[in-house]
Amino acid sequence: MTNVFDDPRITAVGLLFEAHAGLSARFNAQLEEHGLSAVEFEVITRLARSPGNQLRMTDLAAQTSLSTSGVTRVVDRMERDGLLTRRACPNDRRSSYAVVTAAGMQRLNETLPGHLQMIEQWFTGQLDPDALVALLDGLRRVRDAAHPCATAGSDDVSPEQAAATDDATRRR
Amino acid sequence: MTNVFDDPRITAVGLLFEAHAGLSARFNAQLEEHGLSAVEFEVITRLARSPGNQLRMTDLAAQTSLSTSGVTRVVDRMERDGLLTRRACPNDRRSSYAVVTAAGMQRLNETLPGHLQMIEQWFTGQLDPDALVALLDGLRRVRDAAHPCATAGSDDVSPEQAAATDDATRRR
DNA sequence: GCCCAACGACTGCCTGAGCAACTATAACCG
DNA sequence: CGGTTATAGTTGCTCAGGCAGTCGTTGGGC
Repeated sequence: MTNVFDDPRITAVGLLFEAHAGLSARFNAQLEEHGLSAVEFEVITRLARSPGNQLRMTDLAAQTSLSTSGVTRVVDRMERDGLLTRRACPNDRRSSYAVVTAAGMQRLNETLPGHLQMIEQWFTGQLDPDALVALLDGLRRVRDAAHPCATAGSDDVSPEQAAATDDATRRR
Repeated sequence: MTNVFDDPRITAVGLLFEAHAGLSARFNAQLEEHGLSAVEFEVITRLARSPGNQLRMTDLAAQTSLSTSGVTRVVDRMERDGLLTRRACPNDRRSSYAVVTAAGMQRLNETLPGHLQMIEQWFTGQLDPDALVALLDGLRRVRDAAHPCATAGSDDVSPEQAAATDDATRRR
């Protein structure tokens, strides 16, 4: 074959991407059982782990893989479904918070255990502890190198986080 | 914080997903310079590595993250852009092949070196050989566990190919 | 040979998401 | 203060992609 495509580098990304795709599929299936999409799950998770179970729309966008307009629409849907509410920001009348409702918290609590179980079943449980650590170390390196300013207009990935070594390569 | 979200399992997926997102973003940027989207690149790559630089639409769908209707549409676009052609399948008049044109091959050849460089720069080159091997071993395990029947109807990954080295483990 | 089930490709319809334009507010600066 | 600039959120437009339905083709059972 003399194939350029057997290059080990190609294989490497192939592995990473396929692993990601596989896990995504598994997770999506489980999340769907609870009526959540992956994005919705990410949104509600980010909110729930934030003080007051709330975040300003922009900050939410910065923490997720979404643009601000994307966030507007997810929050629209989730508000319609009763999982979230918007709340005006007292000191800045431009901003508004997305807040998790009681129903939202309940939904999350119903979903999380199963989700953790999935992670263990398909990911962390597949490796013995040493191998897992090695894997995670490697991933961390790669993440730290490639991660920032990821998908959309997330120029800074959230101030307080101060993403290590943000290499500020503004493309485009 | 006593946060459920600091669970190591959450962190683990976080790493994997962020690494994937980061690399995707980098790759997309480079591909875009050559007028290709990620899907288009995957399509043209899969075709180019197949005998005769062609695949039947269904097989192409099975090898990519796309449904058959998705493939129809990508191929539409790429045919319009002169990168691909459709060719009737002689022995089965239902099927048709997608074939890479000369222009398509040229585009691919222009794109590949830079792509490999990106992989090296942001992924494989970030780790010393041992760590890389460990990472890939771990990924392979996870991939083999979670990967299959990923997004759409990829039951078997194409009979005749029996994929070199790469994915010897088909399941389901 | 004939009929019916399975299959390959394509199309209509719908959803999700990004970009760019817009509005309202805030901050800055003279 | 008054004007300019930046920022937060929303909305119009567009496009990619999935699902389900369609049409032509094939192959199997009889």
